[in-house]
Amino acid sequence: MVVETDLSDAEVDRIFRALADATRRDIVERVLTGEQSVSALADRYDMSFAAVQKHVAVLERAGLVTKHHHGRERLVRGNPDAIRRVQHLLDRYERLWRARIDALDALLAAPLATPPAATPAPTSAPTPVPEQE
Amino acid sequence: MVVETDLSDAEVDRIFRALADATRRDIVERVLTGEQSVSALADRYDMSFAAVQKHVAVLERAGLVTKHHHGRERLVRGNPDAIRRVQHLLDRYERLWRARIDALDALLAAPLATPPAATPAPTSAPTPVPEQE
DNA sequence: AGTTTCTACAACCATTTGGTTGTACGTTAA
DNA sequence: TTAACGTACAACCAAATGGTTGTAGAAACT
Repeated sequence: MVVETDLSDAEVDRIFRALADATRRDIVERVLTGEQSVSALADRYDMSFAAVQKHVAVLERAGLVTKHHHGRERLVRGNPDAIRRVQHLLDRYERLWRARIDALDALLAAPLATPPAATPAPTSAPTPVPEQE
Repeated sequence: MVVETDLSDAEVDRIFRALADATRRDIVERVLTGEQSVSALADRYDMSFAAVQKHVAVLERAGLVTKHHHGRERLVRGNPDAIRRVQHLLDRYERLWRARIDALDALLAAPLATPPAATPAPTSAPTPVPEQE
């Protein structure tokens, strides 16, 4: 079962938007290495607790992190699935580009002999990890 | 020949920000398949020419596309290098996550010597499916 | 010539973003 | 019980976004 859930445009928007901030990317790195409380995260950055709280909320809405209760703390944990989804998206872009290059190569190779790859083989994509669910 | 140029935070910001819009992602797809003029792109979307022009400018500032002259037209072409750079970034995130899973696995593999409660590992995460590599 | 096409850019507007401070509430510790 | 800690949330503000219209220049087509 491919996780390649066809993400809606809005979901992809939220994911990329969430990653478009250095503080948030740093938070993602930290909570992928190990979960941390919001206040522990806030201590790391030169901004108010509320600001960090908002950043975590943006990441949570994008599905990049999850929060769960632990006493009076909220532990933040990274969600690797979302990251893989973005990778799949980018893989798709790269395949599109390769197809274009292949087409150009075919044009250049065509005039004399038969094109080396008349079949529209999509450049044998890296096979996006058929992880089951 | 690894391009792996270290991107500054601001550059990564611009790249993710540029991808955080469905219209811009669509433009990237189109110009990766084949270069197109700005007006040809603008015809595709239900917005003004100037709006599409701005989107292209955002992509250009992020390095995701390049523009070059062709008569009175400006042809927009996708830049696969930038896409690979983002993939490298995401690869790094995924490696970080894997390192964390490996550490948890190591803890679980040595259950007799050290009691699991002795470690400060909080709430022993449900181990999100350690698909082997 | 004159006109159309493609592009650039400024000015403007509504909404969102990223930050702040302040208040309130549940949980832990004295 | 009281105090301290960790969090949530509202209100506010400056700046950036994403759209618009309008004006203007350069290239191509009568």
